[in-house]
Amino acid sequence: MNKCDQCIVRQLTSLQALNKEEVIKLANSKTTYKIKKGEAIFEEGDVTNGVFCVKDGVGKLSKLSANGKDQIVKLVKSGELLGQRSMISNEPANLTAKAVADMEVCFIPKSEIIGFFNTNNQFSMKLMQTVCEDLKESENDKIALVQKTVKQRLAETLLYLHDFFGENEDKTLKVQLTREELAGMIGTATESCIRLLSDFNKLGLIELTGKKILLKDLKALKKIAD
Amino acid sequence: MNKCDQCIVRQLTSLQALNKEEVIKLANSKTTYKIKKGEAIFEEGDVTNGVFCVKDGVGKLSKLSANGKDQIVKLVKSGELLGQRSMISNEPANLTAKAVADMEVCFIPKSEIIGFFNTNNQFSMKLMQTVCEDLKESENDKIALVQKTVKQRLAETLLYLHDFFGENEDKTLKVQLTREELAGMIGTATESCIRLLSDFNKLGLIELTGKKILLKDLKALKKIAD
DNA sequence: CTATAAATATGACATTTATCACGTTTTAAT
DNA sequence: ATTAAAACGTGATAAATGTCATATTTATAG
Repeated sequence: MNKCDQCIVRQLTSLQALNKEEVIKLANSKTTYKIKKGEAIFEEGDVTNGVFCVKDGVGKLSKLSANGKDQIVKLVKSGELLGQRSMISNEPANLTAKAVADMEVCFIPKSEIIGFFNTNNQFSMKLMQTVCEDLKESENDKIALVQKTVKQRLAETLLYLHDFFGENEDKTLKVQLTREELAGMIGTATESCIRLLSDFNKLGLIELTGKKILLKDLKALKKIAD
Repeated sequence: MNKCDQCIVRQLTSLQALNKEEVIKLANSKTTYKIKKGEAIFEEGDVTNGVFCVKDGVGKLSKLSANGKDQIVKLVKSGELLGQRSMISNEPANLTAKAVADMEVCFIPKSEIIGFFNTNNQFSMKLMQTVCEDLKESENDKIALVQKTVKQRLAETLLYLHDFFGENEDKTLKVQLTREELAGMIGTATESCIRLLSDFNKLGLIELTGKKILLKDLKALKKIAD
């Protein structure tokens, strides 16, 4: 039986501030789910009433626009919490969470989290810091969106994916996003994204083999991104 | 002597969760400043070690880009707190805060805030919710930046300024931003901003009298913004 | 395995937006 | 009041990016 104690999510999030007793409470209240690639964990407008721990897989938080495009706000990977913001604000989800690769998640009810928040200062401080971290990142993204060209943002995003998810044995990026998803991350049209990837390929900065992307010249990509 | 109790900032922020005793502590530890239009409260990279209460005036949080443009991330007005994020994250300021109109602010040292955070659950929850609110707003801005045209964003921003700051007796917008600042808010070139304002004027949606902007057709602006 | 749909790719073109150049108006300092 | 600087405004043009059409490749269901 999994007691949450050794879980990667516990090791990497505000949950690390919980004591033994609290972890046991946590283990008893959680529910585990499996989510297949493409399926939603929750959708914009859903009242989630708790948070999701990502034990395995990759998810995306996105918002559908009027013109049918899906803007990706954030990717989440194993070891992260999901849905904290709307739980704290007491609001329906502002974004849709979907699996980009098969996921395993645990659901922790709101009452549990609020309990920890009220009785464990270290926990509340950590949680707060996480949200602040997200805010900082979001603000910086916002600035990048305005101040950088699509080409710069693509380079930046490729480097981010490399840093954040790492590479396979063949050095290709571990996360497999469709071109459409990648376009959704950098905020551009799918065709523009494909075209620029193709340019980067021709320039020898990356190598495209089917859906796999290999970053060949990190230095040059960094130079473009700045 | 101002005891903070009746201060607008206290009424509108997490500080409302403080009890009498705490407010007295607050009043004794705060320092009051006046900041002239154009002057900085803090700059990117500064270690602020506390938060600023905006008692009066208008401020902007912005970041300078490589090409010298100033992207405005957020405007703050009387009754808001400033610099919470970096204080909580224990990081230097990520943005520069400057006065757009003459300001009066109080500085509250970090130790004080952390004290309240640790001993007053209602306070910490409120503070958390504020940061969450900022995060939601930032994410939505981010999406708007990508999914909307400059024209849409200008209409949206004018409506926002109208809602957020209200109007003078002559119905013109109460905040006076330069065209450059307005451009910085919507993330475009100053010239593009001026051109579009001029278009809106010709179409009868707004009326420009010197620096004053009057929104004549809110409905039409809303339609453009969506 | 085959049929069908989805994803990728590329060209042609339209649109949006930025940039540069310049003149005018307003603001602020002396 | 005068002058310098800053803000505003507009045209011409270039650059970036989006859109549409269509072909090809790849993935997926049955």
